[in-house]
Amino acid sequence: MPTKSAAPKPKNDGSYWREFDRNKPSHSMAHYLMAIDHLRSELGYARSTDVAEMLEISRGAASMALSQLKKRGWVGEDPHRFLLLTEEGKRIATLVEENFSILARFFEQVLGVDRDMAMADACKMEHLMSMDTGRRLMALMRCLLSDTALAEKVREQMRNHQGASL
Amino acid sequence: MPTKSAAPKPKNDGSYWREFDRNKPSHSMAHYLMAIDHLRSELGYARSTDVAEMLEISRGAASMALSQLKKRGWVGEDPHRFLLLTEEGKRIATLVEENFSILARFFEQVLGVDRDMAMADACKMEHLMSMDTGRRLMALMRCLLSDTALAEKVREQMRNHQGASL
DNA sequence: GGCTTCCGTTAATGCGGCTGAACAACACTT
DNA sequence: AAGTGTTGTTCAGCCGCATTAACGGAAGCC
Repeated sequence: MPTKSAAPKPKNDGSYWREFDRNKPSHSMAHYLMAIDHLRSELGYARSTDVAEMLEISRGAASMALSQLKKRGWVGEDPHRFLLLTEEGKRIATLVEENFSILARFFEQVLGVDRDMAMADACKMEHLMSMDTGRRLMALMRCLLSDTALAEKVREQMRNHQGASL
Repeated sequence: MPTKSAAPKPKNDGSYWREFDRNKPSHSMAHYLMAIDHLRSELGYARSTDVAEMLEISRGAASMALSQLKKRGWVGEDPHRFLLLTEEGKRIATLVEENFSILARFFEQVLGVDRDMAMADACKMEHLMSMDTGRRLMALMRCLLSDTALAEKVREQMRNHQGASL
């Protein structure tokens, strides 16, 4: 039976696996911010209840989460006491929205993933992809979706590859 | 001031944003399974303490998490009471490991992301990418990393794109 | 044998994120 | 003015995932 003294220590394999938890913003936080963004551009205002309804959570949960977001300086209130994104909040919301858009389009249009799955996968990963990675993925897509012979060749090769591997 | 009767309902925007929480396995669960997998192939066995040490968490946390994994039928014990992955557990661990490998290589070798960031991003997303998306991404990489003139052209175009967008 | 070390589990606690229920404040209707 | 409905907040509770502390058992050493 192995004891501490006998066993070779495999220590420190990756150890950034915990960065997942420390990720700012969290998945739910990101969606609160995006909800406010959407509501303000669609309705012209955003209240706690509207956010709760859009995200399909209870008003209590929205109230508590939003007070956290205010503490962090990502959300404020306008003179009419409607919810408002701060500069920082807007920056985060925009980044996550762009990440979602890039990922969803990449999965669907480049990889040929079913639309629903593409959206679901993108939604799960949107807040986790770093800005740099997102930018570079954008560049690859501009390349692969362009109307050039090169891009068309890649897309054709992809279709063959997929036919073979599925 | 808007009330419920006056406000147009924006309801049901996406609503699969919650799939994130329901994701099986969770990020930490996936890493428990992979730790057992690595330990068994490196040391020949895996105990609760080894897992805790590898993941740099307390023994208590490992103990409780592993009992959950046993309840779910993903982890068992061999005759010597060492930890063992069940068929299902092995399947999940392998899938997540493959997803990590694919994502990390895609970010680093195709997108040209810095190695550390590529690993960190991949580690955060590994358990969230569906198998289908992973397979297709694999196919794209086989295409883009192949030793053909076509692949070389894409890589060159990527380098130009990145130079312009950074 | 007895002592120490290591192993695994349990208990109390904390944080994030949700629910449901209760409640005060306010608005709208009549 | 009285009654109804909406809003926002707070509270108790649950779950996931971690912590530290304490404890019982087994392995190894003298």
